[in-house]
Amino acid sequence: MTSDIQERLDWAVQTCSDRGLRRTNAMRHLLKELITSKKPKTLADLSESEGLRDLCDRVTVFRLLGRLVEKKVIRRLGFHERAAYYVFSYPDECNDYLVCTDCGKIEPLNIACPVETLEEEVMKNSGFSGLYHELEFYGQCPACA
Amino acid sequence: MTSDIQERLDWAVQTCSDRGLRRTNAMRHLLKELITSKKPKTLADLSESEGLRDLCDRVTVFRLLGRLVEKKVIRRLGFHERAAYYVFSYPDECNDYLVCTDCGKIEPLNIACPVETLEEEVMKNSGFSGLYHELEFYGQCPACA
DNA sequence: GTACCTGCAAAACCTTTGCAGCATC
DNA sequence: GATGCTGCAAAGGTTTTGCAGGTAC
Repeated sequence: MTSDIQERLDWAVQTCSDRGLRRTNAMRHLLKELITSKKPKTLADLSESEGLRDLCDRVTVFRLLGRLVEKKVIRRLGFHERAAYYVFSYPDECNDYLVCTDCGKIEPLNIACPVETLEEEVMKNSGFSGLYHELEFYGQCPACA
Repeated sequence: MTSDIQERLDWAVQTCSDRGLRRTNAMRHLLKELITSKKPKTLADLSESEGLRDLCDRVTVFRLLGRLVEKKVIRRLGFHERAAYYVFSYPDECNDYLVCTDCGKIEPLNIACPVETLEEEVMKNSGFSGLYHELEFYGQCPACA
């Protein structure tokens, strides 16, 4: 649904602006790239994507990613590859992944995440604030078996 | 309990040997270091630890870690730091962590992990085999707040 | 004796920073 | 006009590889 994408993009740009960032072209295109993508992307993926390749430098994308993570509009994932992965983070949406330990393929999981109730418990017991979680399953995919 | 550590060390060395690795001194000390440690450690942590510092080169530890991961005796964690973390992995033990997004402090979580039942379901639906999971909570620790 | 493991050195790779010029607010 | 953003260049740090020699089996 295009309208859904547009809605998310508008929300993201507005939120960034509210939190002190400038509305630049690079920002709009980077957010669009992430929102459109079904899978987490690396800095290399993003800076070489069609939408950004000729628009701005890789370092600009790098710094922009950092600002967007800081403003909690996107999320940085700690997968096992050497490069960091980034994914759009819509409020209260939980993204879990299934990763192949051989070929590195990443599949989003659409499951009822049982961790959310735990989050509150952990928050109470630990004193940590602003909690979110990251859940990944690793294994060998059928193609690699 | 020292006997518990010894038991794990024996299991680990034996398992490595069964899976084709040679019983080297570096292997024994690296495993001991990981088994004794309560927290995940980086390559730098390990190669500079008292047990390994004067025993072998950093590159040897690096290659050894790779072999141990491959033989499924230890596990590599994809935290958010630049360096990879490694942790001893005893069969059927699940290790979840609480990580501070500001200072990077890592705390092991001793909670009943609700994900284990999901693992089978994911395995069935996806066709992936040899599944395990990684669960981390991120937030701001009391000291950083 | 053979196959694997180790050390040293160096390459490869991704991330991060400095600084002068430009765009947004 | 002030502040933040961008590009280019270069540094920083971790991971990875080559090769000759040593070690476990």
